Amino acid sequence: MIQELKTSYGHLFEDALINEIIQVGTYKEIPEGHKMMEIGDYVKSMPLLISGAIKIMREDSNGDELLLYYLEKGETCSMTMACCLGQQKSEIRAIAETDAKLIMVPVSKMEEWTKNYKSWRNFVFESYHNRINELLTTVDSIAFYKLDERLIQYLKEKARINNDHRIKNTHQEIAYDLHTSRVVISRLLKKLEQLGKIELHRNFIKIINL
Amino acid sequence: MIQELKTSYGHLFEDALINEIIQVGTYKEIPEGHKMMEIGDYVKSMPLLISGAIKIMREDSNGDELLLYYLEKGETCSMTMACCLGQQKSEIRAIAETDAKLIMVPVSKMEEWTKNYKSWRNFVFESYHNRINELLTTVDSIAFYKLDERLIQYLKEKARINNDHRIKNTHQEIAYDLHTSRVVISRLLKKLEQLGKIELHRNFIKIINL
DNA sequence: TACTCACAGTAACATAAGTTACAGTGTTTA
DNA sequence: TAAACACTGTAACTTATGTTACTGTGAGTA
Repeated sequence: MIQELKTSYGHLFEDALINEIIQVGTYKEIPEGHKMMEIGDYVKSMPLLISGAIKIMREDSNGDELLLYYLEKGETCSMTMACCLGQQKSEIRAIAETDAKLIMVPVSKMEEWTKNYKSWRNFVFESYHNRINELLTTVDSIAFYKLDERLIQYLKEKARINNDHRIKNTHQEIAYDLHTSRVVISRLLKKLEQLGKIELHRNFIKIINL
Repeated sequence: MIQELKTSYGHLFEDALINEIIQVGTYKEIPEGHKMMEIGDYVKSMPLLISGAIKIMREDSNGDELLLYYLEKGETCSMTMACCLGQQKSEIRAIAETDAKLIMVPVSKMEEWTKNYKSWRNFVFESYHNRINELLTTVDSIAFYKLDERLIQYLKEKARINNDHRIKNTHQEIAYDLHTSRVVISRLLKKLEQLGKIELHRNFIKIINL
């Protein structure tokens, strides 16, 4: 854990802070697909992601879903932070997109570190900033782009996150993430295949040239 | 200025911090419609809103616009904060929705205050948290609701912000905010009128029962 | 007054996306 | 092996939204 923490966060945090994290943090390994947080949960610790990716989803009152963004190595969940501090319920759902390793830090330390460590303050602010920018990108995507373009963005991002040009998902799963229906996704995917950009197979999609 | 600062922020900030703000802050009055920040601007001071409302807009590369949310009394612009700290360009546009009064605080103080004042830390975190929640609401709105419902939400919010049941905007202006076309807005407004929810007039809309 | 202009109403049509229904084909399970 | 199931393809239709074009009307202005 110590080595991995230093690899992912050593360039961000002072040594003293790294040591504190080692003292109070808990190392965790999460399997792909595991639901790490549900809407309405109260949260008492904050994740520092060491490897893998976490998928952050929004859901409305009818159960309709939408993918917001992914968290990656060296990042944390600002919303968790906000929830911790404000004692509020989570507004989002978090699911491990890949196997993931992370360190959980108890909320109780946050106030103290924010006061004492400049590098922690920077990290927290940068984290908020990044999350806001991700949300703006999500807004752009749904407000300004049509579904075919969003689908292309989605496939590219998914390939990047999983480091694999095969997208191992069904059309139905993609439809959930983009908040549309399976038939619509099949239709658009077929168009992309006809354009030579992808190859369709059962349970996976091979990216050729997006 | 001192009295207004205390009225709006006295319950949030320690006296010592209030005094510091008075030392370094600049009082400003902004007329309705004034563009306070443009996409791409660099920002060197942070606004603390004392009265009025600020409209925050997003714009994509084609010049298409979308209203994100409003800032009100007691709030600040987290994105400005993030920009200040990270020396980054603004991702959004800010326009005074009503006449507004605010205090501008130079960025240079922020790091110091975050270190020294617990109330400032809380304010900053709460501010980020609120902004993220506003953005989630915006995402919900465009992802999960149809235009007629979004229009109703928009009219209600506008009436609340301006404290006026007459919405003094043209259909074209509303269309810009919701990122659609004038014809579509006219059509939907006419339907709402036929349902007895609003009254349409030249250059304003009277809300009856939304 | 006559002209111009901004604003709103509306029809007619185009397109993107959602919906329903059903067929075909691999995969898993009884 | 036969049945059940999951996944994909596709047609046909509906609906929401976008687009174009034209009209009428009130407000301001030459």
